[in-house]
Amino acid sequence: MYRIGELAKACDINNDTLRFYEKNALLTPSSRSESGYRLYTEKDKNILQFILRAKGVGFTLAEVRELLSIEVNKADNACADVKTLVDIKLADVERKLAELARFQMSLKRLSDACCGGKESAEHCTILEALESNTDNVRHET
Amino acid sequence: MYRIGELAKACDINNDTLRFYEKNALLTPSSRSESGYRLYTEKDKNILQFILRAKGVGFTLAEVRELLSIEVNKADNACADVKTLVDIKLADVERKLAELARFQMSLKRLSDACCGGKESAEHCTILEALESNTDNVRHET
DNA sequence: ATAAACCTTATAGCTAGATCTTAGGTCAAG
DNA sequence: CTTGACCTAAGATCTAGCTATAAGGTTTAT
Ligand SMILES: [Zn+2]
Ligand SMILES: [Zn+2]
Ligand SMILES: [Zn+2]
Ligand SMILES: [Zn+2]
Repeated sequence: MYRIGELAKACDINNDTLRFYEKNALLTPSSRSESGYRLYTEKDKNILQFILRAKGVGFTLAEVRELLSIEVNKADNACADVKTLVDIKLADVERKLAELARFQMSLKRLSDACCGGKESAEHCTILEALESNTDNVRHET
Repeated sequence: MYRIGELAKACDINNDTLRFYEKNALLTPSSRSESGYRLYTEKDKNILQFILRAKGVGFTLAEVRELLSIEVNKADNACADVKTLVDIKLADVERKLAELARFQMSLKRLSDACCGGKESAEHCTILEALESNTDNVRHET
């Protein structure tokens, strides 16, 4: 049995995070002490680690909650259900990746065109590009 | 002169967003009508478009504010100042890209290993991987 | 016995970027 | 002259995932 601080330390998270997970129906301690302290079992710890791993591959807490509801009742769910969650997340991640890649390209182009020197920014192509409605970035001469 | 709704429509944003930008020192209309309505000039519109373009390449509003403070006073700033902002942002974007790429890899591995079939999730390697503390995903047989 | 460390609940605050609500005042058309 | 679109200010609400505070009770070690 772990008390909240012990489990938090063991899993390198904050006590408050455990209370937050409880309030948000992700992990409820199996029991309480006479004085009301939360008591977590090894099984609870495994669930917490499941949560942390799922977070670690990019799932939001809401998505983790869905995964958990399958996990605790595997027999009534199919591989398809699990894979669907993963594939939706994967598509989501890939959409974000594409957006960030666009940001990266634009920023690179802006950076490359600018001399980065100490003289006045009046000739700066970065500002110029942000002022105009074109995608072209002129190179500073 | 544009009233708030006209400018918002012309730039495809919400009226509230313009009020929000004003409150957050990004864009203050050049004048007000007798009855207190905001009146935006063409110059204001250009500033708004600057803001929207900067947002479009990934800058946060706080960063846009910095860019604007250079933009309105180019002579007192150097190319180096502008380029630094862009390069910091670029590094930030690349850090996020790396994290998402890790997510993508993990999710792909999980997805590829799962049969996605209609039978019980009791043998699902996705759940198995999230339960265990290994990075290895066993392929379903 | 007392101090430190730990725990409890409930509630508020944080970031970011809006969006919505309330309770009105203004303006143009029919 | 009234309807409906538009505008005002100030403040609340939303998402996400915590983090902090207040005011108190419990445990453990010395
Ligand atoms: Zn230059
Ligand atoms: Zn430059
Ligand atoms: Zn399967
Ligand atoms: Zn499976």
